[in-house]
Amino acid sequence: MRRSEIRGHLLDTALRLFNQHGYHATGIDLIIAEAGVAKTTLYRHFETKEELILAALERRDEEDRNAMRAFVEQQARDPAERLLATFDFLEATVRDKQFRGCMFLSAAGEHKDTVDPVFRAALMHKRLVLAYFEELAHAARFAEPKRIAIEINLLHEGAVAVAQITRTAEPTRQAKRMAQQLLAAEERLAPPARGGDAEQRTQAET
Amino acid sequence: MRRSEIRGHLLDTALRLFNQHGYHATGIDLIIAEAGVAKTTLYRHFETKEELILAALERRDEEDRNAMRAFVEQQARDPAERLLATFDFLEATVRDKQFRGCMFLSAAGEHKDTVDPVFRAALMHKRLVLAYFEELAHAARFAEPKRIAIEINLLHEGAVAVAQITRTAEPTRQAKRMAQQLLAAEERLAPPARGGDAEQRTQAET
DNA sequence: ACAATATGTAACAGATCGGTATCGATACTA
DNA sequence: TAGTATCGATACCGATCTGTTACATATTGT
Repeated sequence: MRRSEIRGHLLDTALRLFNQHGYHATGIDLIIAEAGVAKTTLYRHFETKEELILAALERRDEEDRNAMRAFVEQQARDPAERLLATFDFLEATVRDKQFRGCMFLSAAGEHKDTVDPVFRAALMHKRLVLAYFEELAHAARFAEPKRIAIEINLLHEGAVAVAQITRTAEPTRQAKRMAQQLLAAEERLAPPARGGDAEQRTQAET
Repeated sequence: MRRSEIRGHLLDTALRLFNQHGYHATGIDLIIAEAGVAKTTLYRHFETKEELILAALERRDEEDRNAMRAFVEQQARDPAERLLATFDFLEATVRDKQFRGCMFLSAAGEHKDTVDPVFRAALMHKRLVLAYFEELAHAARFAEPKRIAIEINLLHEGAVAVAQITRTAEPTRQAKRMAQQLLAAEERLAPPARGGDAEQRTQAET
């Protein structure tokens, strides 16, 4: 294996094991065994286990949000429809056989102290996801994009939490229906003056 | 300390520490030190740590559901209002300074294998809570009590998950507002024929 | 009061934890 | 091709993990 690939391979392996067994239950020895790497090598890339966890979460944070953006933007053009499409993305991730719950919520659950760097990494991820929802809600011209984003986020967290226990994808569809119903009753600002690009105006019936 | 109280005291201590640090991160030595009890004593009451966890979750399950029932039934008489009052109970638990997330979701997050007894204990708790919601939804004469219960449950899980990260009680109020809005649009069956006891009929306008 | 039972103390066991040191082999670079 | 940095393998470290053993002491039911 080329030197430049080792770090990424270690992160991928660690992420898989953290997802499968949790953070405390996954020992360094297991990670290096699964990665096929010597312990010295791991500790040349990461000073401590905590640093490995943080790097892994950082990687996962970017992967997740990029994947959601890509999925959602390819799924719909209208921002309001994109807000709903985030639930389809959620359904896809939950359907994965390897799904065992949100890695960030689990990380926060195993590092409950709010000053713990792992907790803060999880918090940061959730903030960024919320910011994306708010960006979509703003683009969809909802009168209160912040509140809409918080509501969508709450439905996401609920769906994932229930899915973690039931191990079915149904909660994500349920959450989408609830989001549809809630958004349909929401006030929207007037569409902007017709600009240069012809923007599709598929507005939800109220 | 009297012999008959030791088991309960151990469970309380273990629950407090599990909530504070998590399950894997809480060692037996810490539990016995905090409980002021010898290690031999603990192992005469519980054969393994897993058995201690299971007994602790069982205790907490009953405590939680009894507390919710008591709170909700004292808070409102109308079943529909009681469904909403469950969010007030949630808010009270989240406001507790010791709140660090749902112990059952955390337990499932640290024991992700669906055949793990700890996971199954968490699953059982969630099923019983859902059954209570369904009981209330049925009493409130909603046309689809099962679906209503699932929706309420999803809002609960979302609120607790967000509260675990943000460490604020706001998500529980948000979830209650969402529940109010969703329930207001729901079909209700006709009230039953006037029976013996005068039942209050505070029906939500549709 | 007596006998049975449960307790505290403390040492111990074997395994595993995160992390380090040594060293020979291998790969990249000048 | 010589030098340098990283690799894998392995042994090791002290700490901590769950769980056990032995024995003296306290509490309990009869």
